[in-house]
Amino acid sequence: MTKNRKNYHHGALKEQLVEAVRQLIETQGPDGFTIAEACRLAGVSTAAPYKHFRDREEILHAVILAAMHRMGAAMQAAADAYPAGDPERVVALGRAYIGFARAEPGVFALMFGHAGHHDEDEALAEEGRGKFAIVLRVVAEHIGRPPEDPEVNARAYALWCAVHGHCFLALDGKADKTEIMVSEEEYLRLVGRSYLP
Amino acid sequence: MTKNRKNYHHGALKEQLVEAVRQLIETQGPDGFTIAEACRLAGVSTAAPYKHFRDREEILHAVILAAMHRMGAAMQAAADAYPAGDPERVVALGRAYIGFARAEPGVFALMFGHAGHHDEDEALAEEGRGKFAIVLRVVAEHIGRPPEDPEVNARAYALWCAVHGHCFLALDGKADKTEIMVSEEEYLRLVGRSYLP
DNA sequence: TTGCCTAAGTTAGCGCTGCTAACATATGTA
DNA sequence: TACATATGTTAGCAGCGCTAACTTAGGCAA
Repeated sequence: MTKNRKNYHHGALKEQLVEAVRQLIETQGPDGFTIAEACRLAGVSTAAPYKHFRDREEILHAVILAAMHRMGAAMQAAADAYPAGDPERVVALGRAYIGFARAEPGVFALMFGHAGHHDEDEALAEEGRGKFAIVLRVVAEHIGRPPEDPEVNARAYALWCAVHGHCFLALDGKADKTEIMVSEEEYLRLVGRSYLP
Repeated sequence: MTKNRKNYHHGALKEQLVEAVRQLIETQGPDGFTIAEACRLAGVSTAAPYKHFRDREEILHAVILAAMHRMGAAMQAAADAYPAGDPERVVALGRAYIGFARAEPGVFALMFGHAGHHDEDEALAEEGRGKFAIVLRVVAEHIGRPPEDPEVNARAYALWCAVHGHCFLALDGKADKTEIMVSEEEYLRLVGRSYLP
């Protein structure tokens, strides 16, 4: 059963395990997966992961860190697609954030769902700060003030909260099934208009 | 070990199990608890819960539903504490929401952290609609329009998102440890000012 | 080339979990 | 008072995370 591969050594088990866990999280939900199942997907015994990771928590950590990276790249790409000052730029940034949440709802929930969990880990905290720095820069260039300005800080944070909150409610189906909202596009523009006059 | 109680029958096991699970979620986190541990807390065998609940999922469901109830009551109380039209009213509503998230971060994460999970359950969906109805009413009375007005709907949703998003970022420590934000009170007023001019 | 050191797999097994089946006891009602 | 039912028990199963001890393959020095 576990001998679908010809080599005794797997070769890229670490990366493949992270990917298997990511897939399982998306299909089974953030809690409905086991690393034993991921082992079966990767075609190794259930003891193999412990040559690469300390425990289950460390595997999850790797999954989350990789997801943070992808999300940050998507946000950066969205910001780069528009010139500084273009009002469409902040909307695109929000779309990228929401787009990631929709594309990978499982890991998104994992990234932000477990309260007080990231600040203890420096790598994750750094990744989070990097993402906020993107928002800060876009807002700063939009209203023509330095990123260190408290006003920029406050508005960038408000923007983040607005988009982040919408993601959770949207993923919960609260914005889809009930007719609470009109349209996501309209929402993003309302938010932009409200915080960046 | 399991004989700390004198009666063979426990009497109020169902309620006590829900409470035990709630406590464990708060102390161990949303994932770090087991129903076996809750049984030990309640002083019964690990098979006892299944006379009252179908499975673990149904226990969690009961915990979440009860939490939704408490949260709704807190929001209603906040809304009732100020007269219609008072600008302080919407700030108080936000404070109540955030207050619950801070008081019970574990169950709060559980309530909203697991994407696409509530809309399948009618009781939870109804509870969620009730909470949004409170926000709708407060916003409607604030800007002097009927609750059915799409404008009221859009602003109420935006308010919810802003507060909800802040809760998650605040619980993650992103708003506390880094100096991203100035103050929660200021944030609430900025949000109110932006959406309810 | 040979021979070892180490990285990266394996199997076996421990304790714990969620859950079920079968049995025991208390409670309410006829 | 008898008994049906609700609510507890113990025993036990399969699956999980994780460890220990063993095995295999690859890389490097002599």
